[in-house]
Amino acid sequence: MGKKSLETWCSDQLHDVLGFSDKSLATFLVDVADKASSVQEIVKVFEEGGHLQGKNDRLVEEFAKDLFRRCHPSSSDPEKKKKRSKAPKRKTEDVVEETREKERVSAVSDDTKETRKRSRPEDSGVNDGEQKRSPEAVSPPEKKDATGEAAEEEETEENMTVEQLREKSRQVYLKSREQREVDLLQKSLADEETLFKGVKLTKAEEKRITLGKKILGMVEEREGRDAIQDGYRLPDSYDDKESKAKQDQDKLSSRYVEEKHEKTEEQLWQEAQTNKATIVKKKHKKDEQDYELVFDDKIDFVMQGTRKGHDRRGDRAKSASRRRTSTKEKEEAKPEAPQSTPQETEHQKILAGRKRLPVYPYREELLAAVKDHRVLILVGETGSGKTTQIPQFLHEVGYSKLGKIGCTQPRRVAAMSVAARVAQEMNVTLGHEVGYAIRFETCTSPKTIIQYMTDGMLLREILTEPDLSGYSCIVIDEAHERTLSTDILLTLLKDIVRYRSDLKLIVSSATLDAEKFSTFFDNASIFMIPGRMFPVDIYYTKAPESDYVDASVVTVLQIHVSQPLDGDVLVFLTGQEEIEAAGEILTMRTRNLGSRIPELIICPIYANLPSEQQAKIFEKTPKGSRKVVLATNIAETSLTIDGIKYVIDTGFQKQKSFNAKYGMESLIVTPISQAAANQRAGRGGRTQPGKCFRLFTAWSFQNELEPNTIPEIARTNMGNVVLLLKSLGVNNLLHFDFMDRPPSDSLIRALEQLYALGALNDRGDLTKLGRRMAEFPLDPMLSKTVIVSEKLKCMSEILSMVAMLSLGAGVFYRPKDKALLADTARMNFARGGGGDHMSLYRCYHDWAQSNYSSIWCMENFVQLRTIRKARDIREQLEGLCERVEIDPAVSVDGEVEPPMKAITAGFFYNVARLGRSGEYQTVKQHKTVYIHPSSVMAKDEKPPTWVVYFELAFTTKEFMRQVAPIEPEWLVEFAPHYFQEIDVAETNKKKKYGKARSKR
DNA sequence: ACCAGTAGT
Repeated sequence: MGKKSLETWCSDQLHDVLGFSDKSLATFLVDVADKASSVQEIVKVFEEGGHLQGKNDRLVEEFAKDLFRRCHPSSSDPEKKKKRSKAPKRKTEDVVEETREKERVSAVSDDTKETRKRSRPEDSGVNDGEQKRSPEAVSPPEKKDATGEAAEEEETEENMTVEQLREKSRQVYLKSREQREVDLLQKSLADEETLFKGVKLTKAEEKRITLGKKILGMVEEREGRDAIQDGYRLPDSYDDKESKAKQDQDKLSSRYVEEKHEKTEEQLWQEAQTNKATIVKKKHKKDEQDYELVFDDKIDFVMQGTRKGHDRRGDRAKSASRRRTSTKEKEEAKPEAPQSTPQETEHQKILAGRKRLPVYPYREELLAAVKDHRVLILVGETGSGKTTQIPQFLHEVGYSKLGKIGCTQPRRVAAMSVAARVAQEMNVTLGHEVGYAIRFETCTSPKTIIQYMTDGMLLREILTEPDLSGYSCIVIDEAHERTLSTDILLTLLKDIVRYRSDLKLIVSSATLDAEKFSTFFDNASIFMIPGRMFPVDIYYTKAPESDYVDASVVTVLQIHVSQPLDGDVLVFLTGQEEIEAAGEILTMRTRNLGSRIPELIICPIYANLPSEQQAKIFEKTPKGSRKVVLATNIAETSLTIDGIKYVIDTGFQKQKSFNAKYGMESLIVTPISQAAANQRAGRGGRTQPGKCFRLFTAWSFQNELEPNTIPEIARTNMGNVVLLLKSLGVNNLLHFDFMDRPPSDSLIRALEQLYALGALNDRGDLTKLGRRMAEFPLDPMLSKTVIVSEKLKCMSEILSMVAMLSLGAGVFYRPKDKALLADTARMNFARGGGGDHMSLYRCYHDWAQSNYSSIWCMENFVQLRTIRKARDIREQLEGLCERVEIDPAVSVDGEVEPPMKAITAGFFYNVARLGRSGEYQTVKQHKTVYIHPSSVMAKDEKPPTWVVYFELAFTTKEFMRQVAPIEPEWLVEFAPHYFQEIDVAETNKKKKYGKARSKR
């Protein structure tokens, strides 16, 4: 083997062993191997050079052996060897000493080794500092060559000891590393000048640039000096007027002092780098040192564990993953299929695809288990094909003759897409034998035998058909997600199964929860089916990260620079704001790096993002670039993006919590659970083995994260659910067999509220009014409002208002650059009084008048998608009204008083009175609350004494959202059991006189 | 003088 190919081979091997390649190192090592008399010597040189610390010994040894073997049978010619000989001794010592010092302070090299020690050897993780800092373009070690030539004359390599070789190894390595750093710095500064020429710089930026220049200056200075020392020493008498030489001369004479100074500077510089990863006030640091981000702003990860994969052949998408999934499955099926003849029909191909699903071999076993047990817990891991196959299996053996087979999904899209897929597999038209039922869109027929639906839909169905007599089997899919509806369904079904012995119930869940489900269903049997997932390596940070947004950006860049361009990156953040911030920083930083890195396409994704922009995440990543998706937990379960290989998990999410005492909601950034973290990691292993970088420590994963997310039922307002349960005849709610009990507070509040609204009588039984209210898929207070509005003849207004209210926020779009225009448009709806409630009504009304125009929406800063949902809700409510024999078209033509009276009748529980210092106090709990600044009432000069609010939200303060003024008399009129004339009058008086009295 | 994670009937 020629020397050249030996070097190439060595370089390749280095990549496997070290995680990075370095040509000069390879050349050097070949020389070392040439001279070495034993394998062990190579290993030693290698180790001492600082390349290998922490690497797997076995691998290293194998590599060394191999190298040794390859070198020795064919002794190489001495001419070539000469090239790579040792530098002058003095120089070596200098560099070695200096660099040892450097290593002690440098986070980069030391921590990298530290990390390696704990990483798997075959892993070429992002924590490989060298690779990260050495994009191929940036390592021209010219200096080294010069050194080599200078050395050539002095010594022949025959005289070199192994000891010297080690020094040399270390020197080469450190030198090239230093060179790369300097190079990057130079380019960064050059970028700065070209890109931001003429742009006014902030102080921090200025400081940063000055610092960078200073460092460069120092390096140059030293290099000049080194050159002199290395090559030849200037005679003392040599006195040139040329300033450069003179300066160098001066430096020489004052070397000691200078060097000391220089070292201190350098130490400071490096200390700053070291601290960067861990220091608490990271943000400020970041501002100062943006330019070094790729190699200094580094986060150290430790690999610990792998999320195991199954069946590496390919991934079968999670059943919860919609339409895309099904199309994907189809595509996927083709290459896997045994070479299909052209005659083979599309349908035959699909059938062949079915047989390859992991669930297929378990068919008979599973059906036997279903036959023997009424309730079966199914652990079907992601990609097993359970969602599409199990209902078909049940149908094939005849369960469909006894009744429909129902399968619930937590999400609408899932229900639709899975149904479509199954219809295709069964070769029937969607909506005939196979159908789906979701709100606003039921696609079934009397022929339907397999019906997919949302869990909420089945819950509503139980209301009309309490024993589910039309069904022979029910499959509750994705039960581990523990949605509110799933939880309620499970309890109800547990009961139904008891007296309907012919009903089969299959509860499908992820591994972790299977035991819990089994226990809940009186130790039901568990049936396991493996899935198809690729393994995902899990990395943790060595130290906690204080600023996870910044840390995630740094990690993205680390991955982007150090990992092959073979997979996209998915980052989990908590919300829109963070996603935008991270996006901006990323754009900035990648721009600073210019063309030295491949293109990075940044795609934000969150539910409120306009659909066109959402579509961007599904676009295929162009060659030579990488996509980074910044997502909320929407990407955790709700949508699946192909091509993701790297997942960055900040470990946080926003979670709603409900304070039953005040009926107040808050959205808080909370640490995720272990289960959620694993779910997120799994997102990286869908199409290929992946890597997940967790921006928290392994310790905190074990000790600080809850094993499971607190189920929704424990965090939500139960008003709706309690009304539903009451109308199903569940009398003793406190003894209802919840899988996880909601806080009693929250149940009691719901009962209290329903009693106050008149939906329950004093014995806790459902009243006639309550029964009517339960018909509406709305919060009890809204249902009450709708029912009352019949008498007030303002159905039309209230239906629009209710539809808009139940959307929550997000109707009004407020871009930062046009905030003023948006506000003006919004205030337009407020003209004519009636606060936010009437504004919402007028908004909907005007839109309807414009013939549901999208241009109208743009002009008025209204989100089309959201208001369209309001239209859907309104139309559904209309339909329900007709069923309860209420005419939904009755209107008062936008008059304010009647609809506001109806709102008062429903929301008297949510009334606040103006206090002395301009703050409001809730009537019930006397809690001080404020009008939310987004309200049209926020800027009113004369705040009304009495207001009604739609909801209470705690953010920075206790805010009332959607506020409207009311007359206290209405309270007495519509909630006489709650307010008496005297209350209203007295409180008024109290307020007036109380103020005066308290001053005296 | 705020700032909305996701899903569902």
